[in-house]
Amino acid sequence: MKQKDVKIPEATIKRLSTYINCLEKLDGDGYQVVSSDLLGESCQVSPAQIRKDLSYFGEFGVRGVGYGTRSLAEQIKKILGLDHIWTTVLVGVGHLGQALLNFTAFRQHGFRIVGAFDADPAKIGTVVSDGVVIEPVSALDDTIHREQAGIGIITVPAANAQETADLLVEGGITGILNFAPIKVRVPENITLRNVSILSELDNLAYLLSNRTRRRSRKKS
Amino acid sequence: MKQKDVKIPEATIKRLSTYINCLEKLDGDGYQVVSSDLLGESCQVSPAQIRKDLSYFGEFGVRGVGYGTRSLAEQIKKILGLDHIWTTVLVGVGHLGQALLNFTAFRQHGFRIVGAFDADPAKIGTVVSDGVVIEPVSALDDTIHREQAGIGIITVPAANAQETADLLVEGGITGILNFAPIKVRVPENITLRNVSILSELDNLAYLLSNRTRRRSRKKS
DNA sequence: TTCATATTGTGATAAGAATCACGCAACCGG
DNA sequence: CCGGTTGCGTGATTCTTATCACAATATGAA
Repeated sequence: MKQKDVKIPEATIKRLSTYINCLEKLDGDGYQVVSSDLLGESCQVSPAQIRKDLSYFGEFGVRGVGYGTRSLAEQIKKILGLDHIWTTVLVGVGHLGQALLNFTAFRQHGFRIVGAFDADPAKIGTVVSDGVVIEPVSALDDTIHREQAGIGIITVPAANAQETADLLVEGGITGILNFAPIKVRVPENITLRNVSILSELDNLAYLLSNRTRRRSRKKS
Repeated sequence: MKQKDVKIPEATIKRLSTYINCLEKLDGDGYQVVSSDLLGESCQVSPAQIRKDLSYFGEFGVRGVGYGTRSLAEQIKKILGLDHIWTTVLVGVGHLGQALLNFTAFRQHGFRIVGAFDADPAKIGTVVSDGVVIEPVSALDDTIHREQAGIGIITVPAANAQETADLLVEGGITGILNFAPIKVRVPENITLRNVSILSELDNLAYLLSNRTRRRSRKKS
């Protein structure tokens, strides 16, 4: 087994996340062992790609046999850092925030939302999910410290995204997931991901507008 | 030179979408002309990257001067196919669906949601946004035809995502944006984008897990 | 006009990611 | 325990994307 410390393609990380989902589905379907062929079929990735992705991190399969379904899922979770609880706060309890608070898959992947914050005084005190009550943004700092939260999710309107990011950083958060449709800026030492839902739709529009091109060929 | 026959990188399309946002911001800030340097600064992309991205589609700037802020935004919108209305339906009016229905940026980019559908009988008839009333899923086919809808957005639970996709395809939709956390399958001639919010968080977890800490190697 | 300056557009090059192809390990039936 | 078959792991190869560097072109001043 070799643990390389070469740079891992971001695309690989993205795929690993989907492998987990597919593996859990296949596990539910009764497959105790899966081949890269079967897994690839299930999540629409080439078998070689899967093996290559995994090879960045070690050897998880058995030649001539395949991968243990459950065990591979566990291994990938460990690779992604999903083998422990990520304590998370969420700022901006609009519909999107509410949607994320209720998103069970988050919990299943180890993300526990311990605080929900909103600027609207009328919302303060409302119970949003199991035991989480909406707090004013002014309480952000306290809660982050008390709960030792490491991740912050931004679901406020674009206009307030940057100030929210600043508050999270100030509070001691080290990772931020930003859903507001502008790119926020954070210090070097903070890990940030901007998620642009709008650009996904834009992308779809582009694809639809230019569909004259031939689809990529499939392997036979 | 006009649009070449070359394949455009998907990453380029994604960036074009963000350029629009940045250009509109800069326009609001009073810049009538922007250089690739300024735009790059604003949206955190290298100037060369911007020029290269644009060069796939033509020449939009003036050497020694820069780009007209408004006009470049317009041009990019045209490239992405955002220069006309995309008639859209949305299935699954949970919190996420509701969030998208209220998302003003969608409308600004030309996406008009003309129908909202849900399987829950209790929700039928509720007004969700300007004049849109929640309809039963059984009405999907009719509405798609009547409104000539081209795009379908899936915001139903994972368990119902595939059947929803099938219904959309059956109804005559040509493009689908799927937010359910499983990859749905559609016929060749349908354009599909799967958006995985979960994988964004997973990705963040990975980045956080591997920031300063070098992976310890195990001896077997 | 001509020079100095700004900034685009793009071919060449480098970096990065996906695919291929094959060695090799594990299982199975006889 | 032997030969056939399956299917992983990975170096080599191909394909894709990003970066670089500079010629080309516009502006403004003298």
